[in-house]
Amino acid sequence: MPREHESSCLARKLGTYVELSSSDRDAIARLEKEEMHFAADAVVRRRGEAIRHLFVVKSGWLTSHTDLCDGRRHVIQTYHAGDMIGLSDLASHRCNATLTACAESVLCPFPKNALDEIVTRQPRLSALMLALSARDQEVLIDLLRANARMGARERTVFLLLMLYYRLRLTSDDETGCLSCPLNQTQIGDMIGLTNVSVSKCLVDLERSGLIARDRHRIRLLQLGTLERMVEFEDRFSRIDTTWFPEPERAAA
Amino acid sequence: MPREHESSCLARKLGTYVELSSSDRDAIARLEKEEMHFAADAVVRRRGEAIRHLFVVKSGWLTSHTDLCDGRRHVIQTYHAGDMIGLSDLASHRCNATLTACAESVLCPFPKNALDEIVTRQPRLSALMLALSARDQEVLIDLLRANARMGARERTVFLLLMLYYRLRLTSDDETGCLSCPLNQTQIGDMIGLTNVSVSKCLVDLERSGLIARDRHRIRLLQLGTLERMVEFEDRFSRIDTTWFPEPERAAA
DNA sequence: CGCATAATTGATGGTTATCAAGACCAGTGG
DNA sequence: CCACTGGTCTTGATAACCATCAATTATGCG
Repeated sequence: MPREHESSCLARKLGTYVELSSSDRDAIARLEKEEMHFAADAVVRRRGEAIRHLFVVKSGWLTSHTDLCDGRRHVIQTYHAGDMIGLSDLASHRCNATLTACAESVLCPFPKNALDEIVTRQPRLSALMLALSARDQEVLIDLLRANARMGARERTVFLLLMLYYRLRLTSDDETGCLSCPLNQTQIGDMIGLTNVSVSKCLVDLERSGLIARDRHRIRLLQLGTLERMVEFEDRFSRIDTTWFPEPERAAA
Repeated sequence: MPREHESSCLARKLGTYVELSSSDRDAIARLEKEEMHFAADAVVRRRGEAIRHLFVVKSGWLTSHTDLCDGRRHVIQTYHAGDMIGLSDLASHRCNATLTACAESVLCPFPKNALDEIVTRQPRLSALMLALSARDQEVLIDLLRANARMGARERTVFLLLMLYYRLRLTSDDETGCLSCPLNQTQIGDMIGLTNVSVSKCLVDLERSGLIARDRHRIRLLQLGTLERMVEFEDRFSRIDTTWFPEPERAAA
């Protein structure tokens, strides 16, 4: 269990939630056999394509989005090192969203039916995937609440907090500092605003002393205040694993 | 496999997606041993409470919602016969939303760690639950898109379509008829509108000949037109089960 | 330096919230 | 049968908020 010099970033991320057995680790390693490299702005897969595989993110930044018929865009989610892409597509035959690399990225593709093996042989991993899928739902619900019931300023704050806590899992930052390659149009497309409104909100937040900016880095100066502003809850640093099956005793 | 005179409505609903083995059926039956009855407007559980169990809905109509600090409300989801409540809370120790019966309802509670057994012994059910969780995500994503990028009229149409297809699973209606106990305030709380706007949109849709209303019944007169209006996709009638593990051969 | 992309700023208009008043409806009790 | 009541729905007037448009400035890159 050499968690520090872990080769797989998926195992590292999952390992923050539960103790992984060596057979769990083997199963995870099998998901990461292959590697695909993508340049910034490369499209990994398009909405409507048949789903060939799921991905583990080894490094990089990706987003998934759909385009509306009137030309506007809805950015659904961002993905980062250690994330699994495609849990939300498990029920579909076709991709529901276009997946794009916003920065140079490395992905490990694995076929959908590799999950078959996990579901039959690795009960703890199955439980973990269910829990992660539930966590993703919680995040979507929070976003939905922000979109449906908050003004532009609060929605912007909400997104910054979400990105911050999401990235903190791998970045280990404690200072409220956040590095975000998304431009303001993309940010707006995540929270139902135009690039113009996002700009105005960010300028305003900066003038209010709540955030500071330098290029693509944003620093959240008063985390507590910001969190109270939008009733934010961190969904990322912990999940409930108490209901998981016992780890297997055997196997070294 | 007497699917017609099925005693469990969960088994009936799940059975529309996959063939269930008798041991799957036993496992499902174990989830439905207990029954709790709730009157209309009864609160089943409140946001912030410890999660004692998940529920299978035997009959009725329920909603989950959160209240914002400014008094506004966000209605997240509706639940109906055969639905499983709590998949989105699996990652949390505490309830993220208040669950209310909008109509007289019967629920079967089962403890969170009953999933332990499913995950270790029933690979096909585990796969199915993962797929259902993914489906719930898709629905949330669709809702998010509607909230973030559509106007009031389109959002209203979207919600009606979603409710229609969701209910059609159990109601077998083909005529576009939809019976909805939610008042316009609750409808608005699902799509980020006020009761006033909902009223205006419904009146407008009715005048345009797209829907007809009679008390709590709404009839969608031009399903195709309405669907095209919001690029609607039915997430309920089918899910991808091709990646599921083979059903066990043994056991009668 | 020069170009393309991104961010900022201000003016204007559309959409929806808000507020308030009235209509409708079902149930209750006189 | 009718008046009363509480809830829901409808309608119109006003205001807040954000989108849209357009012009300018800043930033990044060859």
